[in-house]
Amino acid sequence: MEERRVGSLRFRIDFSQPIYEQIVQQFQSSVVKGEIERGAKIPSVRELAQALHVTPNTVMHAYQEMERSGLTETRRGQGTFITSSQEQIEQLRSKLAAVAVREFLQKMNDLGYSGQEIFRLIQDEERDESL
Amino acid sequence: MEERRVGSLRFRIDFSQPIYEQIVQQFQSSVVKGEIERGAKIPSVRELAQALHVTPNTVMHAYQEMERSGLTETRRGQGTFITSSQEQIEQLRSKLAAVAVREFLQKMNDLGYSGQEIFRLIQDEERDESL
DNA sequence: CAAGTGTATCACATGTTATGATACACCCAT
DNA sequence: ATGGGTGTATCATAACATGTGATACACTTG
Repeated sequence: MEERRVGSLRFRIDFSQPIYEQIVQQFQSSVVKGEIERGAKIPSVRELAQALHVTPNTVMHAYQEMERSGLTETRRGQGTFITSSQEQIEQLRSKLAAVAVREFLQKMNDLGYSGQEIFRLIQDEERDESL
Repeated sequence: MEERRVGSLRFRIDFSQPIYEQIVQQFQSSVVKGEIERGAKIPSVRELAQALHVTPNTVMHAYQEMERSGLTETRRGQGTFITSSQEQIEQLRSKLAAVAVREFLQKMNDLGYSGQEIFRLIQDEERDESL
């Protein structure tokens, strides 16, 4: 609902999903789209927690997931940094996309939609978005 | 994991999602694909609960969601029936598909994928599936 | 050493999911 | 009318996920 800023980053947090998931997704998106540079330092746990009006524990949860997935590297005492490996980032992007595609097609298949129909629905939706 | 049968119906329940959600989805899929006829009576709460090795409350939860969405009509003392309205079914199918498409495109957009790339990924995935 | 990092661990609260049990309300065939 | 099969409501209980708030510890840098 509301947009919070911290440094050059912008965050929107709502109640539709766990907060730590939203934090992860927004970092993923920012990195993958090149809005955050490789190797860049991201806000400290405490700093981001304060900016988002959230407990450090919640941010910590997000940061640990990000490290597990290879999106970030954390250095105790120094901070948390976006991975400097372009390959890591591309792999993560591909993997997330592959999962999304697979789940989507599974869902559409359960609803009995064929490839043709799926393409048509996507085109219709994209047409709507571009208004 | 395991497949459970009750009458002519088949159910697979795993631990990836809430049980009641899986029940709803599998009825949705069966109805939308015509594997269950319109107006057909589905198993009683107690019967399905026993077949799935689950509490009646859990099945009840699923059945109430199914009625809320218009998929079924429940008649106290008689049982639960798939809606006899073809229009209802088609509306539900369209609505579920529209939601799936919208969420998918949102996710892909967050990952920075364009329409062209999305189509290509879908085609690749469908090619794999048809092996 | 001090300040700023990440990390770990409590206690606590809330909401969701699920179990298990009991009771009630309703419909239909006998 | 009664009995058996329906859906429905409610309660207690438990496990888990999510989030808050607080405290303490470990590490790095200046």
